Amino acid sequence: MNAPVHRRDRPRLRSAERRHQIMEVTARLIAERGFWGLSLQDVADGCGLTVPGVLHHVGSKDGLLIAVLEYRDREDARSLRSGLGVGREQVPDEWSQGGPEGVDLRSLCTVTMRRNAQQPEIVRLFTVLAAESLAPNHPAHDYFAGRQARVVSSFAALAGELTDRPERLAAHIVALMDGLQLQWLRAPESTDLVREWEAVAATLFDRR
Amino acid sequence: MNAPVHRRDRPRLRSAERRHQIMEVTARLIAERGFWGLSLQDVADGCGLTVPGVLHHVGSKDGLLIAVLEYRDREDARSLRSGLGVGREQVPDEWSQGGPEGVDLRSLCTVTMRRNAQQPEIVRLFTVLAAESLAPNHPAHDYFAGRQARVVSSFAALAGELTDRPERLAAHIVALMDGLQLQWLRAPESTDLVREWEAVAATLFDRR
DNA sequence: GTCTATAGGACGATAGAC
DNA sequence: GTCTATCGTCCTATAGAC
Repeated sequence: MNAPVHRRDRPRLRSAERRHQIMEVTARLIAERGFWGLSLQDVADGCGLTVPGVLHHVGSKDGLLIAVLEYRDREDARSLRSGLGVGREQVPDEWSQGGPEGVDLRSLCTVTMRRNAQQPEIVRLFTVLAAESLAPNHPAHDYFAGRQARVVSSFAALAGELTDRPERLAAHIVALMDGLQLQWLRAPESTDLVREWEAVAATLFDRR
Repeated sequence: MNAPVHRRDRPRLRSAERRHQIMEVTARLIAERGFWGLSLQDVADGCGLTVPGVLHHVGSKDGLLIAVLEYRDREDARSLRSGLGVGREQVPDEWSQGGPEGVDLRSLCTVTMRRNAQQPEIVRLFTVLAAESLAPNHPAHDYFAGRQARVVSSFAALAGELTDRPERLAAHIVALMDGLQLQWLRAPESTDLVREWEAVAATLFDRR
């Protein structure tokens, strides 16, 4: 009479897929409202789950944030690897560290900006979190401090031949990229991110 | 037996002073947690009031935010006027608009950065809100869109003689200032905001 | 793996006394 | 101008059934 007891042959969504979905939904919501403004209820609704359903996968709200950041880092590393040229095997494992031999700084930046121009939601996620996480008690504070240091030092490693103060040039480049992205996010219609970057890169790289 | 009925000869704080206090406390709290993370309870505690006490002065949480922004604009206009030189009467009424005759862009920026270097809390307030307010439904969204446009166009007005694309140079300068400030806020100990600005200004202004 | 139920607060805002 | 009291809503998190 009743439905069979073992009605559920398999999970409605495989666990990895569900995590994937939660990360995507959360990234979009944090980009819109920041982490302080994020609610687990909204995440759950966006996934067709209840709040405890979400918490089952990520443990806590803080856990959700760091899961999203790690997820994004993996995605970005993957997409940058392919962006620097399919089949090119000398490409660094990660954007933010190690082995950048054979890649010059200017084209690395250009590739990065080109990719970012096509994913405004992701750029906004990081822009909002970078500002919010200035607070020492923000759950992503250490993450962004470390990220900033890694990016600058890997840029500096590539800037060695261009100037006698590579880490300074690196910091200026990162500052410029961040600032341009902020302007672009505020007025996407009237701002061409890649064009602006290339314009400013010309004056920044040509004479040192 | 009881305390006299008309115990309160005058308000414990004059209304203008109380507003002033609320603005200062709120500015500090928003810099720490953003607007979405701000709670009226914290504002009230910081002022020695209750929540309805705060709401009496500002009406609503949104009203509090715009009151703070207007308050800060007034303060900034005042401090910049004095920063550009006491007794100098040709100085523009506001940083962000009109009559900039007699002031050159580079020194205007340098004065601004010098002042900002001495008020990290204020810089952080605007940095956090600028990112948060990218969301179209954020109560300060229009304010920051307008502010950005005003600053860029007033910079562009001063950049006319330096380049054939003044509004582009202006946007790049603003981007650079924003980005440098973000880095400085993240690592105030190891970053000299004014020095970094001057270093980059040299390469940005010298050849066009 | 997902649910219901619920604990236990914090939130913004209003009404009305003083 | 500031309070107490209160409303209704939202929040994160846990316990336990299925």
